[in-house]
Parts: sequence; C-alpha cells; structure tokens
Amino acid sequence: MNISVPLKKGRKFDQVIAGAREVFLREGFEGASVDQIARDAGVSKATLYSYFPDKQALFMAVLTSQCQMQSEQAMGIEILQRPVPEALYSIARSFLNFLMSDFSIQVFRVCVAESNRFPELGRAFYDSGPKQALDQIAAYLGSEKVARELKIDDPYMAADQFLQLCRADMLLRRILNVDTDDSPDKMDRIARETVATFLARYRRA
Amino acid sequence: MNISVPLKKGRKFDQVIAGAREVFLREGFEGASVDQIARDAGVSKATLYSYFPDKQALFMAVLTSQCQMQSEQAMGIEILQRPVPEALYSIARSFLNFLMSDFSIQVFRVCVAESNRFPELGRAFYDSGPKQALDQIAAYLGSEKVARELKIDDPYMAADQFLQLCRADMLLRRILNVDTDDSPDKMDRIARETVATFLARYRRA
DNA sequence: GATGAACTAAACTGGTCAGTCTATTGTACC
DNA sequence: GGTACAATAGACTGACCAGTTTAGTTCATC
Repeated sequence: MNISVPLKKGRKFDQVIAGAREVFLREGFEGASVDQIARDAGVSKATLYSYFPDKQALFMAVLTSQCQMQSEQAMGIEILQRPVPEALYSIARSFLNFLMSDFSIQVFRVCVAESNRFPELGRAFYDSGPKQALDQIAAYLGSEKVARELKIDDPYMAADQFLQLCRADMLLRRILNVDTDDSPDKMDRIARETVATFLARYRRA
Repeated sequence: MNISVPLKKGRKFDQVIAGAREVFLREGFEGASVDQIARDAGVSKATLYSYFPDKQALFMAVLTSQCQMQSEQAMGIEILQRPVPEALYSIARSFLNFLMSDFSIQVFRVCVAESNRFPELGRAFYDSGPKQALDQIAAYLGSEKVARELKIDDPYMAADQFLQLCRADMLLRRILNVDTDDSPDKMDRIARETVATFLARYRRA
C-alpha cells in the first residue's frame, strides 16, 4: 500500500540505523556496545543482526549514510547569481553554519578517530564533504561571471584558501570540546573577514 | 651516580611512557590494551600499575606530556628579525612542517577522538598547541616592527587567518588518511600562497 | 482465524580486558 | 651478606561484549 516504504528487509530497519547513529556518534566505534545500540533503537539484538552481519557493517552503513546526507547539502544556485562579494559572503555564512552544527562535528570526530581502523571511512567522509565543497567553490570561482571581477589562476587553490578562512579557530575549538563563542555575531564576523581577505587577494586591480 | 636520572619512582618509568605513547597513538584509548602496552614497553603489567593507578591516568600522562613537548616547539626569535614577508614565509613553512608530521597528526587524531570521554584532554591539547601558535603569531603581528609595514586592527583575527591559510586541504587529507601530495614543493607553494594572500589583505597601502 | 515472516527477550558461548595478587628474582646500598 | 625496594612472570577475578540460539510473540494479509 505505502509505496514510499523502502525495500529494506523489515519494518525496524530505520529504527536500527537511527539508534546506531545516535550511539556511534556519541561513543565512537569501540565505545559503543551492540546491546546499547539495540536498547537505544528499541529493538532486539537478534533483529539488529538480521539486518547487518556484524558491528563493523552497521558502523559503515551508518556513517556512509551520514556522509551521503552531508553531500546533499548543496549550494543553492540562486546565491550564485548575486554580485560576487555578496555571493561569497552567503557561501561563507552557510558553510560555517553547517560546519558548526552538532551533526557535522560529531561525524567529523568519529571519522577522524576511526580513519585508521577503517581506511575507506576517511576517504568516504572526505569525498562526500570537504571535497564536494572544494569542487563546488572551485567551479564557481572558475566561472565566467566571477572571472570578470576576480583574477584567479588556480581555482582549487583559491577555493581551498576560501574554505580554510571560513573554518577559523572557532571550529577547532568546537571539535576539541573547548568552550567558544559561536554566536551568530561571531560567525558573521568570520564570514565578513573571510570575504575581505579573499577579495583583497583576488580582486582585479 | 647518574644525576640526570629523573626522580620518578623507578627505573622503568620512561620505558612505560614510551611504550604507552606508541600504543595509544596508534590504537587510541579503547583500542589499546594494557597488556600490549606492557609488552611494547618491555615491562610487566604489575610494574606499570605501580606507576599509574589505572589506564586513564596513564593515557592522560602520555598525552599531556606530548602536549607539553608540542608547546615547546617555539618559534625561533631570529626569524622575527628578518623582513616581514620573509619572516611570514618562514613561520608558515615551519608551522606546516610541524603540522604534517606523523607525531602531530597522531596526537591530533587521538585528542579529537577522546575529547568527549576526557574533556580536559581537548583543552590541554588546544592550550598547548593551537593556542600557543595563535598567541605567538598574534604577538608578532602586534609588534611595532610589523606595524610599520602592515595594518592590523585585530592581531588575533589576523593570526587566526594566517594559520588557517597554512593548514590547507592537504592537512585535512592527511588527518583523514586520504592520499595526498605532501612533497616539499607542495608545502612550499602553500606557504607562498598563504603569505601572498595575507599580505594582500594586511599590507599598508 | 490461519499462515508465515518479522520480531522479541533472554540465556549462552567464547573471548578479551582491566586490574589484583603471589611467589620469585634482581639490584642497590650499608 | 643482609635489608629493602624494584621488578618480574603469570595466574586469577570479575566484568563486559560480539555474536548465536531458542522458544515464544506480534502483525500483516488473505
């Protein structure tokens, strides 16, 4: 009847993923126990193991689906029609907003922590997040519209610098659980300073 | 007889720390077993437990001593006497060199991973590493010598931007275990681009 | 209301691990 | 050579945990 129900093996599939996401992001791979995941998911351990062959597979399923979600966080095309400085500011602002979210911080932490144990994980995270952002900004910076106002020889290097400027010390502090001012005002200021520095370097004389 | 021997409780203390560093940095906190640490250190478990009350204390001792070492990685004063662009380039280059070392990457990974479980750890790492760097660069950027050539209203914001530009995508890739070009040439280029962008923004008209 | 698949709780297995304990051996010093 | 501490190997305890199994329950569907 309900066509939108995915073709997964059973009704509790999404519950399992949700519980596992919760626990894995909070505790990391080693720190999370399967019993706890089952409890959090409101599901029996046997059910969980009917979906996934083992803990690793569940872990990878959760994190690659999170990376998938992350990569769908695309830049609105309408932003890019605006004047370059405004567009840059908007990009910086929304990028920063995303970076500072609990979601993004937790996924980052776990991916960094387990990128030794699960080599594919670091790659999957990089490709679905930082690389997407880099590609999109580089494409924008390489566009004809931008070329009229900015002089950019290497769009990837420029995009990299732009994104680095956005990140700022504030992000590092959040990642390390150090108290920090992450008010909208502060984030605004970082976005403005990012654009100011970026334009100073790349604006046409 | 040997005065340089530290006044720790026994002769094997340093061995314990060395073994623990090795294993913790490779495996993380949960992934490392005390038996393995003792084996790596060439020491019995009982000896290890005569120095440290439990695994957590050992972990913190290792990492805070690593952070200590990190913070002693100070900027040579002679660099700062050179002309500003040259000084900036040298700072960028040696900062990058340090950031990309196995040591620094491993410590960072473990601190990020465990900063939830050990809140003091994230703080200790931040204070002994990133914060030191920020303070030192900000002090330099706020100095009179620099003020003659650069116009900097907020030395901390400027220092933050400078350090962010150094980090670059390359660092993120290494942290996530993604293959990357980290040749001296590449690092040189990043340092030069960092200085170029920084000067474009802050050089006096 | 019968059928079969999905789900359940709970017990169980085999393994690992943190931390303790014991009995013994080295080592330094008087 | 006697005293006292440092260190050792290895056995042991109690806890936890991944993954399996069993015997029974829910639920959609016909």
